[in-house]
Amino acid sequence: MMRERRSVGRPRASSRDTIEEAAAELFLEQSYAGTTIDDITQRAGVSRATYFNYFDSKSDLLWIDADQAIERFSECVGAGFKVLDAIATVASEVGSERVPLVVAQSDVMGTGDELVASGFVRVARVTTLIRAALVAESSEEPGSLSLHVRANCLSGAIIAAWGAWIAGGVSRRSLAEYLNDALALVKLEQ
Amino acid sequence: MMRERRSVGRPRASSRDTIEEAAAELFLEQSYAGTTIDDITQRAGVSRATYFNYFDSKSDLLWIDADQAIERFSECVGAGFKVLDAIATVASEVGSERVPLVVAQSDVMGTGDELVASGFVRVARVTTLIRAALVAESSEEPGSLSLHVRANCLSGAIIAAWGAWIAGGVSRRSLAEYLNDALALVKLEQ
DNA sequence: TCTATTACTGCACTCAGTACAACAAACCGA
DNA sequence: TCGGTTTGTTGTACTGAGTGCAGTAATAGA
Repeated sequence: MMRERRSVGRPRASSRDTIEEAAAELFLEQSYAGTTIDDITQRAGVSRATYFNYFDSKSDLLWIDADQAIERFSECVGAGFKVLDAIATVASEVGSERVPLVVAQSDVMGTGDELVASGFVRVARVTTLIRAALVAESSEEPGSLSLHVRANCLSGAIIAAWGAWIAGGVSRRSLAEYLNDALALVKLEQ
Repeated sequence: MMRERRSVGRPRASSRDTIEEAAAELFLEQSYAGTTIDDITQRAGVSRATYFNYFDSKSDLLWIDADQAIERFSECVGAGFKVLDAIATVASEVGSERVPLVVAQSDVMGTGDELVASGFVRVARVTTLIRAALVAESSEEPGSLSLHVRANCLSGAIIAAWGAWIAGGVSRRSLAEYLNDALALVKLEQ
């Protein structure tokens, strides 16, 4: 990802947005796999080095929206929210205005290994956050098996809900609704 | 992965084993990240092209043992085993003779993104298999949310058990024991 | 105007992964 | 024994992601 700034030094150009837009266009025209980072930076009118100033990898572009949500989730957890509250909060803030790039591309590419793999990096982050929240709110031992199982089930439910939300077309029902259904299936307490 | 052979044509040299051994040695000496495919093939006395004849990627080497287990799991599911039976069967066959490479390396590398990502490719495969088995054994709709949630919880439990097994040192308790504990926490039926 | 700080660029490099043509070793049927 | 077929192995050339770094540009503040 790579965010935040300081108010000293040369101010940023609009590079980040320009890059995102160029990428979105090109992914539509040529698909993710068919687009190189050079293509993107060229269209954005920016150097390749600048790309890596803003993103850590090519696949980061697919997950911009998800990463924002995760960032938000992280803040909630850090602020002491209970897991289910944090999930509900973030979900309520996720709109359906924009189709995440990863979705458009999974249609085109299928679920190839690269896409799947880059997705798990996010899953892993979420799961880690859930564990932290569970430890804070319950009497779960930090390294215990049951903590891991519970956290994995929760993130499993989130993934399932997210997948269903995507599969159904993001504007049919809200993510929050899918999450309600999914989390109800996971008997958390006992 | 890439396996199986036919009895026609030039017979295989012992390339595969040689490569695995060379890799195991080098990973110990220089770590996974510090070892290139060239290093490996050079020590194995084999060409680079041959490497990709046997493995699809560098990270495949880390997951040799896991991939074998998944292959077995796939067979069980294909043979009509119920999910829990398939899991139990595979688990009972997993020995603790050898420390999987991915474990040794996660000590050294921490859980870097590459390792995490390559791991999820496996998780995704397992989850897909679980879904297939659930569809076959229950009255679950192929694309339903509850199917996905249940499958994700099960694979979440498996991952947790696997992680605990690794973390505790593979020879302290058997994988099957950890799996029992983990799966008990997932109230599958309702 | 000088300085510190940050944004941006250019360039050279490493390495994973792909593609493909050529060669080697086995088997088979004639 | 001789081609022909099949499959394993090699060499080579290529693409493209990601890294490292030195150098330059633009700003704020002293």
